[in-house]
Amino acid sequence: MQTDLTDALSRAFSDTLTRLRQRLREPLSALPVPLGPPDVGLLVYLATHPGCCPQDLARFLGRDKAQLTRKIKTLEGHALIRRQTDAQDGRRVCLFLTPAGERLAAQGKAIRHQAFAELLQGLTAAEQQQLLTLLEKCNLGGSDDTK
Amino acid sequence: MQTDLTDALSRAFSDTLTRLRQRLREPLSALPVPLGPPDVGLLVYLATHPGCCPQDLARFLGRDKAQLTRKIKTLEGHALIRRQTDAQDGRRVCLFLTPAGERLAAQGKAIRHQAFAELLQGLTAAEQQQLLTLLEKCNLGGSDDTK
DNA sequence: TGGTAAAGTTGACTTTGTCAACTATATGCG
DNA sequence: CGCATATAGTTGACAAAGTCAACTTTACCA
Repeated sequence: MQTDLTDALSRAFSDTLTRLRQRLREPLSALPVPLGPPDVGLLVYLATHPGCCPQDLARFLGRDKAQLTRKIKTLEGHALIRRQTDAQDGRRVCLFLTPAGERLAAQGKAIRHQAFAELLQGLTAAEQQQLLTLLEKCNLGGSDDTK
Repeated sequence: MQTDLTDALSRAFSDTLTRLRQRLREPLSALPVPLGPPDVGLLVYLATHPGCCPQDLARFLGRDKAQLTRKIKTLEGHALIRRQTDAQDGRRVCLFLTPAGERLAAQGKAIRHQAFAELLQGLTAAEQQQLLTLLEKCNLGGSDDTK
């Protein structure tokens, strides 16, 4: 049983993520309102999609809606997010960043950017682009959301 | 604030991992002894490095030694791992797979292999190799373990 | 108008990670 | 030798995320 491509890839993925998480943790927790890595994704998405609903977030971020409810509640508690029931559809909630939320979203984004920059420092710009392309190509095929 | 490389990479990574986790979860939990994804790494490493100590595992897998203690205890409880104090160094523990452990390691490895195969189905063999190369190149530079 | 579907919420739970304190053994040095 | 210090492993307490099912409210449609 020698190391094959799958083993190596599995290890490489997990290494990369561990390193990424490490680089993210500290600066994120030093923020005015401490954020987890997933919070950043949420805020950044909200920054570019104001008025979107939790459902959109769940789809985009690939996370459980139950969990989003809680995250949103927390962030709302920190006055980073504003909720507003949709006028057309009483079930739907529209989410917006508050000014503080926008500020934090920008900071979180910057931190994430920095973390990736450090992670990718061994790669040329072309290679970074290539990595992205390959990953995205992975993510296209055979999703379970065919049902 | 438009989508830049970092945003895209961040999303691509998280998507890939979500998909990987999904593909891993079910088959792993259907095993005679349900395993988590990290358990597979542990068992597979043990299969190729019999007699290694938790420390080695912690280094290789990049995980907390406290957590390894617990995982090992669980796996030992399922009779997948055998522990044996090192004769030369009374602090060190040598770990071995039991026959059942070897069987499960092989099954886990196969499941992981399958999951990756599905994940990478959109990529040619050359691209898969390329992806691995890029990831490993990422993981070389600037570790914190310089201290 | 009644049934079905969708959005969101809540609760209970599992898994994984993090960190600090602690035990036991080893090793080196005065 | 005997103490200081380091290292391997263990334990406890906790935090962060993910998972799943039940439930409420609102919408839609036949």
